[in-house]
Amino acid sequence: MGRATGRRVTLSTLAADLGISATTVSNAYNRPDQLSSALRNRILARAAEIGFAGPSPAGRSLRRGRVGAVGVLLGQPLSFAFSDPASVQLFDGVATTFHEHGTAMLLIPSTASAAADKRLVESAVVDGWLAYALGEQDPLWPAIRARQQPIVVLDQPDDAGLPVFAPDDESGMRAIAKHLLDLGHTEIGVVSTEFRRDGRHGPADAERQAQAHAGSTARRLAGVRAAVQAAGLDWAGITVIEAASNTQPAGSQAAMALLRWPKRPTAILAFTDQLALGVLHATRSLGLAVPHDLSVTGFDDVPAAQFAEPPLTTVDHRLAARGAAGAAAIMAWIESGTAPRPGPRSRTRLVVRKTTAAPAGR
Amino acid sequence: MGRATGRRVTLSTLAADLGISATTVSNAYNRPDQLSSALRNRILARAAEIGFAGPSPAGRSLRRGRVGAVGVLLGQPLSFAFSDPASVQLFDGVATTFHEHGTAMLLIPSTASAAADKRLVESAVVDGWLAYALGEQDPLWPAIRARQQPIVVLDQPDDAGLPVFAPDDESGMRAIAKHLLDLGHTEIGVVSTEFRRDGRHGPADAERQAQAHAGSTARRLAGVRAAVQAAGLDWAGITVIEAASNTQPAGSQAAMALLRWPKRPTAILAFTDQLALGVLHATRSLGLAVPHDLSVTGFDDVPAAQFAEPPLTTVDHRLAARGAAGAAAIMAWIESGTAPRPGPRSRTRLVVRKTTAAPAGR
DNA sequence: ACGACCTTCTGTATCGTTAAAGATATTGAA
DNA sequence: TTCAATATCTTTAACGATACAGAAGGTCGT
Repeated sequence: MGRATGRRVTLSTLAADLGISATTVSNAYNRPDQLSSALRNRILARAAEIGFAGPSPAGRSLRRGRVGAVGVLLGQPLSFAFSDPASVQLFDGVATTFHEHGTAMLLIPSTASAAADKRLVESAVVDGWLAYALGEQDPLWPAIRARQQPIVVLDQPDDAGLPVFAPDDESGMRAIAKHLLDLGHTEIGVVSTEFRRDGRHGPADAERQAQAHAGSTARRLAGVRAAVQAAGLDWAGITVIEAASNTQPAGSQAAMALLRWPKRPTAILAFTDQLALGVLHATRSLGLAVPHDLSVTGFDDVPAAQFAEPPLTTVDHRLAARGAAGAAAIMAWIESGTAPRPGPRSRTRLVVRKTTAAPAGR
Repeated sequence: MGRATGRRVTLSTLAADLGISATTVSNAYNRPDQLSSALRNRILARAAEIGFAGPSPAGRSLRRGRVGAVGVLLGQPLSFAFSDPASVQLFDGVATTFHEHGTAMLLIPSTASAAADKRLVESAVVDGWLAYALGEQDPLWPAIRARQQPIVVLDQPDDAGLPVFAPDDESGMRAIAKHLLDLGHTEIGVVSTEFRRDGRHGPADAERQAQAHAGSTARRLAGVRAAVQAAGLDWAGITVIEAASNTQPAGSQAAMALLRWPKRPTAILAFTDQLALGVLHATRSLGLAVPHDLSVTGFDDVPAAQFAEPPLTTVDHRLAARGAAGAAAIMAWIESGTAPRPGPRSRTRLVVRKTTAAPAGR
């Protein structure tokens, strides 16, 4: 393969070899209309012969001031982010849009070592950033800001003065809670995602609930609460269980706790589909029939929701479309040089499937 | 934020501003021991004042000849690759190892537009490549090779003369098939992943089976076949169904076909856990009890296998460890300049859980 | 036959950084 | 006191490419 053939072949090497200027060789690759096709063919042929790998991306990036890559900050370990089907949906939209713009993604997951993460951010060869699920307090923010590059935010912080693309958690949650209330449920158990990343989980009293001061969890909680109070019920009567993580097993575990509660709920409202699927799993092992014995709802409308048994009632918030919008926004910023307006929170849509019905005893 | 403050501040700008040499400023960031800490502090302070974002990664990459990023080729759309929990496990290992080396991943998923993919490969600012599930015939290969950079392969091609890290599909499959045979099963249905990417699926006769000439599917098929023949059974008596994709719904669909077959099998052997979980789903909707009415096996030992109901008998092939090994290999190649030996196929381990038992009628 | 215009190619400067070697002052040992 | 070793900073020359501004020759309308 000629990989060991002494010195690396550069554009100038090739130009010298052919006895022409470097600019012309460059043009052969970048602006074919700027030279005769005869010469161009000769250049390309000779390039193949002596093993010129094409213009070096590093040199090009420096000269052009553009890289063709966006840094994608995950805010979670990779396995974590991508074992959540909702994230996968979102990033599918992101990837598609980047691809249309000829841009690659430099993936930077969070790890236990904040210092190493910081170094990656500092040395990343990118044109801009897309931050996903990166908490407002994340220690990475100073390093990111220090780069002084365009940044668009997906899902998390709300204040930072950056364009944010997030769903309208509050109204989505209000709608699905109202759906349960309209069916006649009054004993509703809530399975929530984490309020804070402190490892605490289990029943969450008012004090703990107050700790979810920002982020989607807080907004979803506010949505349920608004619906419950609008129905004239007492919020204090609603049991909220904080799941240990956004996974099916955690959802299952939380459901177990709820279903063994003295006053077993007639409906469980979960904050994500993953949790809801875990709840369904728990109902199966307890021999409960859904929706007859228990109604269950999710949030996200991931592909598995449709395939669940029974198919899950949930809230669609156009994950892929939102990812695409975020990616388009960062591309626009990079290309135009001016920050785009933060889009409105993306609309949500209640998707009623087969896991909800009126409570049995009614 | 000073982002619109006229010209970009570079290292030399800062040096000039302070009346010192550029090298010293560079050293302040890269080799703190090369200058007095007093001066260093002065530099860092002034940098913050005038908004110097730190040495430009593009300039640094060019000068150092190193980028600190590896291109990761997915060979599939992103949503596809990451909705497979086995891939996620694998990449978790990859990501962890890269992180330890201070290296980021430039993700390049495949799309419908091979031309666009090619351009991304050509212009990617990376030190080397990790190719995952990229078929031998993939149109991207020429472009990748043209880059003349280190390449390590995960899972797919076997011949290319490149270091490959793949599981020992054949012996793993042989072991789990033998497990079923030892239990006394003779009517075994096989749910396979795709033999070729031509959209065909459903029952696969000998001719179709022969089309799986390479890759993990072929090796897994060979493993089952070897076990079946070693048990003295006729391979022609084994029904093989090719699933439409490596997803639960496709596995479910394939199982439906098998279970409605005139001679219903007493065991279904799936080529992946995803497919096996789909099979379990199908058995539930048909009201069959696993393992009493039907034994089911998977392959991969993804986290969900343990959580399945009943917990899935499968084959562990150390996905994360293999991902880590592949990542370590590409890093070693980049750092040392010489290609590492292709590691041995990673060992497999039969994990017997609760989805297998002797056939009922015995 | 003249200038306007196009096609095709070249020369120069520069993108922002760091490696390597050199200069100067300072310290310390004999 | 002298000279080597050390600490601290500087100078120079790339890394590999492309933007920009020509230059040389050819075409074409009038």
